[in-house]
Amino acid sequence: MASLGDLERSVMDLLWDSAEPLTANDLRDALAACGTDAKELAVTTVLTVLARLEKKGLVARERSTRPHRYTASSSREDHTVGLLNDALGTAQDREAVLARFIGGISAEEAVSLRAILDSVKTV
Amino acid sequence: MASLGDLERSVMDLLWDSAEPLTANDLRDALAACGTDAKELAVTTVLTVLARLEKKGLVARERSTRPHRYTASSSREDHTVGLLNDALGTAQDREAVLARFIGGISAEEAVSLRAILDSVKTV
DNA sequence: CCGATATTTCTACATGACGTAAAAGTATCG
DNA sequence: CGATACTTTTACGTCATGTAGAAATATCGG
Repeated sequence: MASLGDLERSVMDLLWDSAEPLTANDLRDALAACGTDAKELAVTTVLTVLARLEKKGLVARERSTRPHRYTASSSREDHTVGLLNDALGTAQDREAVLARFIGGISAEEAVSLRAILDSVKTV
Repeated sequence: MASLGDLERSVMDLLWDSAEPLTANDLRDALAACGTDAKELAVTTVLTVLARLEKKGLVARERSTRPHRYTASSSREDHTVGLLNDALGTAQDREAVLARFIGGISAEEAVSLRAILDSVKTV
């Protein structure tokens, strides 16, 4: 899978958080506003990044409307799960890794994890 | 954390699988042998990669012995756990991700996961 | 239908990571 | 001490990414 650069990441975050599709200008404005970055990017820069994200299959674009509108093609969670599986894919003994991973999570999360496992089992 | 290139990855795999520290020559030979690569790398190439891995904190080198000897500074599992946490770190709602992730693992793994969780809880 | 304006595509460049290795420097052994 | 082994330095090509100007294209008001 493709890991994201900083700007790509910011754009994806905005797209993931938006219910509506966004235009390049929307994104440029949002990028300027968010964080303490305050750096006004050129729209072409945003468009370049969007094109790359589209090529990576992470965003879909509506070419029908004139200012093209972009949406994330999968949810943030799905993307993160993909990353998790990528990381795990390189491991031979998944169980050892999972054991160590779970050893490091908080007690609360352990509880909810257990709940999740229960529901999976029921199915 | 630092993700690894292909050669870096191969070198780490060899170091992780070796009980003994390895020299650059050991690694070059092992790389030539392993897989269907069959490409004889220059020792300097291996040394460069080792230096980079050392800078990344992934390998430690014994400078006392004359052919320096290299070891992985952490286990493969720890490294993978690090990757998992990196991936999860970018997620706001860890639980949603974990839920979806667990939904995708095999039934067997779900069972062993449950066992792991139990042992964690006991502690 | 035309020109001004908005939008997109093309092209370009800098930087950094990575694979790759020759050249040069340094230690070691006989 | 000289040959040999090993390490460090330097270097180059490629690819991903941030960044954006130039050029092409569409759209809107008149």
